[in-house]
Amino acid sequence: MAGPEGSRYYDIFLNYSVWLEARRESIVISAEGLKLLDEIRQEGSIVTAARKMGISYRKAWGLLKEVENLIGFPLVEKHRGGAAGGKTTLTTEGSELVSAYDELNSDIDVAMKGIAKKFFRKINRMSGHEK
Amino acid sequence: MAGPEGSRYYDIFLNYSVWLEARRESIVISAEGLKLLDEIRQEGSIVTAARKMGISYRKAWGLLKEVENLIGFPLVEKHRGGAAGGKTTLTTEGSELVSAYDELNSDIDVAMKGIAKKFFRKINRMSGHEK
DNA sequence: TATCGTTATGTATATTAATTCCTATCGGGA
DNA sequence: TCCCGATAGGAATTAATATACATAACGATA
Repeated sequence: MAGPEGSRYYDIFLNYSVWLEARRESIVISAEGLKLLDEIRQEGSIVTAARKMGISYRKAWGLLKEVENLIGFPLVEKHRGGAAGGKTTLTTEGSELVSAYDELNSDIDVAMKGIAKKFFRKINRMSGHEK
Repeated sequence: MAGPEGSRYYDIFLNYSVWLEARRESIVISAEGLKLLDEIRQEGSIVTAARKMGISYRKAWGLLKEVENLIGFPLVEKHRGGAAGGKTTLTTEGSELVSAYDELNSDIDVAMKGIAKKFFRKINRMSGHEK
């Protein structure tokens, strides 16, 4: 994220993360979890999604379990067996959540463009750093 | 962050974090590091700042060292000795960076208000969740 | 019904991060 | 000159995470 010209300082740029939280500091779905759901939606498989994210299957599986415990409704539908060995798909709700999250991110991206530009304008003008 | 009415689903809300990054995945200053600088600015002491953040002095000190290694200019000025034992203040640049970060956060907060509202409007309308 | 690849889990190992513990240095003020 | 409390930083311990490994259940299909 973060564009060129004025929205960075040398090679430094702003990055961000958004997640779902409950109460104080109790994460319901981390950005990583949401990313995982997104990959599962695309791949239809936990194994492949984990591979694509560079995490172990065990971790992905644990993440899903945690998510299922915390969110109030089912997000994935897991199937074992079959020719392909099995598959995992998102429920309608899961799919809608991920879509909403995707759009959320693109909305933030847009907003961040301007905000980051303002931020780096300041940074670039910081005392003695006109170089 | 995230207001009431329409910008949350039951007790679930959106939270976010912004940090400075270089290249891909190489964090220059984490949100935690920026928070630490902020506290140091207010407290004038690493010890107190760490205490307020609920982290060990050792960790805070390590964070600062890391920051100093990665950012291209000094952000803090540390003094040992003296009646009070010592103190740590932000340099002009450090102070400006923290101010810029503070304003960045409040800008994002404002932007997030609307974006989160849109997000939760969708979530609340998700199939079968009108309950 | 034998196969194959995925989901499902426990356990053990490895890796990484953070806390705890020490010991030293510093320097203004009593 | 000595003291106090903060900075400085190495080293060991503990905690938290992740990976590796191993084994089982599954079930559509050839």
